[in-house]
Amino acid sequence: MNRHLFVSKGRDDIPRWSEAFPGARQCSPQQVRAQAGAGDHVWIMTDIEDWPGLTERLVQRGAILVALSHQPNATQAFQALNAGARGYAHALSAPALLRQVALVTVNQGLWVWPELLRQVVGSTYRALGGASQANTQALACLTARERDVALAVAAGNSNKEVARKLEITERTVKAHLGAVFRKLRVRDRMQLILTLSGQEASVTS
Amino acid sequence: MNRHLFVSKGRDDIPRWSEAFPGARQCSPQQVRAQAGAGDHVWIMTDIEDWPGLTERLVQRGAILVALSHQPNATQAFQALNAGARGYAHALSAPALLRQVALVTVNQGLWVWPELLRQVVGSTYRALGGASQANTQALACLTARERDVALAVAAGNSNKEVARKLEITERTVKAHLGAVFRKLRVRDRMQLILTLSGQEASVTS
DNA sequence: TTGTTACCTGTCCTTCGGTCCAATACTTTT
DNA sequence: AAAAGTATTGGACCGAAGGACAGGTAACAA
Repeated sequence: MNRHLFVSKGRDDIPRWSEAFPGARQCSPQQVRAQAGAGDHVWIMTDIEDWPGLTERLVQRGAILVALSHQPNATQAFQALNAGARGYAHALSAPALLRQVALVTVNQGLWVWPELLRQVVGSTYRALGGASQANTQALACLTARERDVALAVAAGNSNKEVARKLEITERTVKAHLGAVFRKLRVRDRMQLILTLSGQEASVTS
Repeated sequence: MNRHLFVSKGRDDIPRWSEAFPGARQCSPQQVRAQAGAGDHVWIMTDIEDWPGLTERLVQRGAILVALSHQPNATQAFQALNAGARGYAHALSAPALLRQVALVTVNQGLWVWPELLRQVVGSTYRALGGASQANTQALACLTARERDVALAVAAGNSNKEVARKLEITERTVKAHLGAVFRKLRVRDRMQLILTLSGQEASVTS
């Protein structure tokens, strides 16, 4: 594969794109939706109808997505990354830069428009202060080991994963977990996570 | 320049590093502080005294920093990126992977340990308030019916209960749920509930 | 010593969860 | 009219989850 597909409405930016990648083709959203597959490099403009959705879909198919914007901004950058895009750059980037972006993204890297990168990472780091005020109330009546298991399970791990992490048998995880269920009076891991996150399970039966 | 310098306390991981980069040298924090300059590729272990500070300083000098950890986690990843590192990977990554990281970072790309990438991007997106709540963002790409099922499941209901509530077959619940998993790129209902409640699954394997 | 508790493991079994292979019908888009 | 998306169901399959039952060690208190 390894084709380069440019998804845009108009065709104004095509020259520098095709200069960057001689074999590149311009496509409509419908065309990429139909054609793009694993290994393809898809460059998508953010002025396209539902570009995050399309991005997400193509990423699922194994394509490498790079979002391009005429006015790069932080929110859109994260929308792109959140949708699975591996790059976010200015639409009028120089061919050399585009090739650099391709090189990075094809190697599992992320490429974010430099001016945005610094700004975004900085503000985010500050914003992410305290988050883990887990329910100490519920955890109080558990033994140390049960707490370990409960927290690991509540983080979304499977029994097998918990077992690996705590270096015990999957069977032991089940044993502890059973005790946790009894003590906290929940019926399964779903209820456990709801309890520990302070929410309430709304189960009718 | 373009030297490769590894900063670590011990020397246990040196073999695979020097296998990845034949000319690589292992340094103490004091040595890199004195020697490293523009264009150098510096790989720093996160068990080093004040590694964020050292990272920051070397980045200012124009070096390319990659942080390496034995237990990659989101907070540390942020610390690294915030300090100006361009990469964050597992300390025991295979030589081929290390070379890939080098290729990406030298081209202005970011390289984040894959398991963490989604987590980091997701939490960042929310922290920025790009979408006030993660769940609305996630639910947007679902159909009405899929939303019904996803919410019922996230409330802690079993498939059977959801089926009763929505007056459909358990089989249909599974079908919708499968679609939800695909679209939200989660592997099971545990991850789903974590996603919808705005938390992040910290699953390592 | 005995009793209790935490912790760890095993086997057997049932149910649940998730995915694969379909299929039918309805609506919307092209 | 043709194509695509959505909603619904079926069956088969397999692994995960959880309970029942039955052990084992180690620490600590009565």
